[in-house]
Amino acid sequence: MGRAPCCEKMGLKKGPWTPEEDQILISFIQQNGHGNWRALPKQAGLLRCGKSCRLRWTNYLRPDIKRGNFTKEEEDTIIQLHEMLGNRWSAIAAKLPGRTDNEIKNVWHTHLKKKLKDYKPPQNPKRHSKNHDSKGPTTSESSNNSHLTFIYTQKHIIDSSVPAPNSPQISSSTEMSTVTLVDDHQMVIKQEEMESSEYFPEIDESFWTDKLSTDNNWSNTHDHVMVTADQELQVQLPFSSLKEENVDMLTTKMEDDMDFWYNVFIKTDDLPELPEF
DNA sequence: AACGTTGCCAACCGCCATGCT
DNA sequence: TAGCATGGCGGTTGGCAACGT
Repeated sequence: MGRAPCCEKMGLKKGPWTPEEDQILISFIQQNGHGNWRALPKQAGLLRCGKSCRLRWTNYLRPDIKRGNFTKEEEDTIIQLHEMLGNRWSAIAAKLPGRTDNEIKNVWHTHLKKKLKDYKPPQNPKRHSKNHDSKGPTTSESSNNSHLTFIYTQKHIIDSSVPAPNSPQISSSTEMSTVTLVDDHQMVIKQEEMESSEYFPEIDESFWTDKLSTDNNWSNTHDHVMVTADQELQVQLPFSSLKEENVDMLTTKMEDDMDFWYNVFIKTDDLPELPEF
């Protein structure tokens, strides 16, 4: 349809905003709000297009914008959410009050992508060949699927007295499980309060081959897992359903202090029917 | 000191979804 | 229901500063 970019109109300024322009925009929005971005610059006396005004406001001038470096917690959150949501920056930003999608996108591309490379396990160790090519965000694929996609998080809480996670000496762990609704198509599942005496495994390709093979002991170890959503819904998922063909992709190994967990995208085609949320 | 390279980040671009007429 | 206007989103770009040679 070729609608011309609004800024192509003659006489409209582009490029960095001046403090004076910022002040005009802030004052106008404080007094009048921003009901119509297209009309706003004319009303405010700015030689900018509405789109530029909106971006400047939402990304920089909004009073609730949190400026400054990202904390480690925020970075971890972004990494986790990115594993779940892919490049859905606005959805990620919604989980980080005061941060904008643009800012998060920049941080991801400049810092976190590199950081993640350092500790990410071998990319896509169990990415099954069927219906998937080898690139593209896992979640956008997932959310485009007609079936629900679950993200299963296996979390091991390690006793501080035991050696490092890669060591086979770890003698006990507790697995946790909860479900939170991420969006219409995704949930995060964590195991909850399930005793496990298995060693904390070294995660690599062979781990998933072993664990997810048809006769794996992992999925059969815990027959049912209680999961909750928003503290209201409780369902039981039979772990025995988690067979290799259900697992879309192992994503990131996450760690902080004593905790380690792994995200796994799980197709639910063969899982039991779940109640409506 | 001058020049080239790299990294960062604000801003822009184009597409899509939604709402209105 | 179609067409248009607008807002929102993700990808990309361009300018600037820091750093290296």
